[in-house]
Amino acid sequence: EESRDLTPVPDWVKTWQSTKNYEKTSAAIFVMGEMGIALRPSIIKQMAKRLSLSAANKNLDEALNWLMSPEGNEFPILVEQISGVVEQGSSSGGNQPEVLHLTRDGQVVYQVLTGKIPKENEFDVLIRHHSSPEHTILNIQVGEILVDEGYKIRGRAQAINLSDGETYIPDIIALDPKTGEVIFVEVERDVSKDQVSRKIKWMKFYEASNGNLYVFCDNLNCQRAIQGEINLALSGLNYNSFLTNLHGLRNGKRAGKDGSIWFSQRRGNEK
DNA sequence: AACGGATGTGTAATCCAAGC
DNA sequence: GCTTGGATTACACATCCGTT
Repeated sequence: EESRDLTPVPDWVKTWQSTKNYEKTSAAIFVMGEMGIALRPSIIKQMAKRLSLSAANKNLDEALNWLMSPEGNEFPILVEQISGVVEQGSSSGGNQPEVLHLTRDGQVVYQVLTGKIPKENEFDVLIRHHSSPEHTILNIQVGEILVDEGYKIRGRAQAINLSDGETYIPDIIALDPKTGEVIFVEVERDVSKDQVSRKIKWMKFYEASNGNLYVFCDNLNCQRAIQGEINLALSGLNYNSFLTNLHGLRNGKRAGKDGSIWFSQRRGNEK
């Protein structure tokens, strides 16, 4: 026909574009393709922003539901839930958010509509580097908070070479907007009983971060336990630790006068 | 000091009903 | 008809307050 683009527009797409729900359903495709975001609540927020609607708008939820199971057999499934999340509840409170990504058809449609290659789904990328789906979800949520706070994400799960030839892999490398310094952030969900490996972990983190340890936990329990671990592992060394937890940060709650997201700040004596 | 309810709060998904 | 807020269900955490 008369298609100018390299990729022809399938007939069902034209049908889709003529339907009422196209505006909202396509917004989900655009947002997911552009940003690679995976968590359902985050996708809803971005859709609402894009369409200038309230994030509480139920039609946004319905749009995602439709994409995941479209009515009528003429439409392919464009979005699917990623399986593998075994825990129902989140250790930072509430339920685990659904994790979604574009299907093959969803990726093709994004390319047809925008002419661009969709960004790879953040969960699909990060799960390769993390121990569990739950830890991956927490990493994504922590990243979103850091970005909201003005931090610039510089890397995720990138290996840092240490002096002894070993490597250390911090979960997130970010640029602090206030100080202009690059910080290493460790994302923690639970505390292992293996004291020896934990001590080695914090020693390596200490060296890799030049003694500035940022740890983002799921809840207060974890935060306190990690504080204990670090203090034990690094006793006698000069280090600064900055700890916080996701559950505590809900509803915009911040620490002290400086409004920092880091609830627990402990500075070693500097000379 | 350690455990265990009870109470209160928070997040997420779903459904219903009232507004616009 | 489209949008939005409230209620419900389901899970989880924090704090308080007893008992063991």
